[in-house]
Amino acid sequence: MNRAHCTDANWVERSDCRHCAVRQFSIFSVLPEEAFSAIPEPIDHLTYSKQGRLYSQGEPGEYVFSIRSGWVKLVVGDADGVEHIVRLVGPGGLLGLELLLSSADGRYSRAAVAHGEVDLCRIPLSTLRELELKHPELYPAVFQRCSEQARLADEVIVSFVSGALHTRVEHALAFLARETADQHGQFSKMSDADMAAWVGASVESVSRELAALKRQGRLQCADGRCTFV
Amino acid sequence: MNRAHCTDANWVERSDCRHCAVRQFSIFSVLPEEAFSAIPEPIDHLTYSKQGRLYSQGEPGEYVFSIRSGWVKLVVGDADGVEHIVRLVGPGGLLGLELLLSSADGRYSRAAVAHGEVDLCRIPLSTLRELELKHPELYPAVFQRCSEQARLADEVIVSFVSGALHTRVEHALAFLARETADQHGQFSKMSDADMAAWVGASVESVSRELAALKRQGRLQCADGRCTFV
DNA sequence: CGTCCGCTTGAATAGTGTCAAGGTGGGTGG
DNA sequence: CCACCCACCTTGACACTATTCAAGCGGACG
Repeated sequence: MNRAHCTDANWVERSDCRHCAVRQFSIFSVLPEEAFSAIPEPIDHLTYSKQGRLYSQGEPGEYVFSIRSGWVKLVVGDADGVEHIVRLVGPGGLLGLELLLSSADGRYSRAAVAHGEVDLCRIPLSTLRELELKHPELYPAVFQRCSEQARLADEVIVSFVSGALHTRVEHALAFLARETADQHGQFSKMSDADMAAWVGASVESVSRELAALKRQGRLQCADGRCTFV
Repeated sequence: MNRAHCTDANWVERSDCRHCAVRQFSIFSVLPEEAFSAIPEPIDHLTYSKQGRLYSQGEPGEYVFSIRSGWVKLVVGDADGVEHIVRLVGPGGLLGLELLLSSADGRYSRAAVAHGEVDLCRIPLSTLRELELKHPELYPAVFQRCSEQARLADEVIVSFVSGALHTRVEHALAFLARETADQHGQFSKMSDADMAAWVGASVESVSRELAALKRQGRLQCADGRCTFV
């Protein structure tokens, strides 16, 4: 079996949303503590390692994922089977929201794959639906995450897949540096293949652009960590 | 003043949502008739002619638009001021949803321009908010439209702005033929400039691709109406 | 009737993909 | 521990695609 298609997840714990350290970033920030006392199915806390697959495109599923830390690639295959990264979703983001639609047929419409280490909560659809019913204040929080998905997709259209390749690669690196960098301004290296699937180019062209940026000293990579100016 | 930047709208009537012929396609299909008896601000029924501008990117606004018939281009300018059509939204679609976000600062994040004749209802934000509060069943309807925006954006990424130009143009024409055609299979011609802003190419390249398809007999245009096989 | 705008076409050029070959580094098994 | 292997990255050559610049055409409209 192709390792890239294996789910590579570790169960960490049954989530204790009442005392969650990062709840203020999640959709549950709007809920009172007692909301979590009687939910139908438990919320689990999972971690995925690099390239771990949360779910595949077209696969039936019944979980929505709330990202605690790390970044997830959303991938869509085109008519020829070529895979495109349609956006990167980070902490606070909500994945699998399409399952809430009656038209979705209970299937994920994109694939979700961990880019680096990812730490998240897996929320059963039934639990989310019940919480929404009991606490309508949850709706705006979910809507906000959905709206953010559209905004991120727009950014991909105007910045990452349109225009000359060198500007697309620069925009993509700038995104990684701006959104995913640690306190030292370093972000984890994205593979050339992923970058190619993101900016809509061939691996070779991406490699050449990155080499040019390294020659200029604008991009520096060592030990899987990079900086970009 | 540049005509392209003028709002070109006609007021038709004060909307009577109780007896609206197309309510079943709109977000209001989930509401009972009496919901419309005491709304704070009235919903107006407007039409926009070709290239009429509903709103511009970054402009403050307090209306959400529900499309009754026709198609609207959502346009985003990139860092160099080049405008990209990030999607086409049709009947049943909801525009300006970003105003619901607290982070939006009350401004539209994309421009909306009529592609052909458009017939729509203009819903004051205050009215939408009040209806949502009184009728939480409205939330899923709004969420569904928002989710649809993300799906449309994904389609643009994988089909309209990625890959070889001739496939992008074909995909775009196929979309127009599939989504916007009348009962005779005819759809209204899109200008070369709009097509270029949609598929991310130069006007000249688009013109050449369209000329090639016409030579092959796959695209036929007459009198502003086209068919595509 | 003249102007403007959108469309078309040609030619030169730059950009990008493809194919091919070779390099590098990390991991595995002997 | 070392040799090997494989996945990933790099580089070059070449073909092809798309952009740019330039010129001209035609219809709509004042």
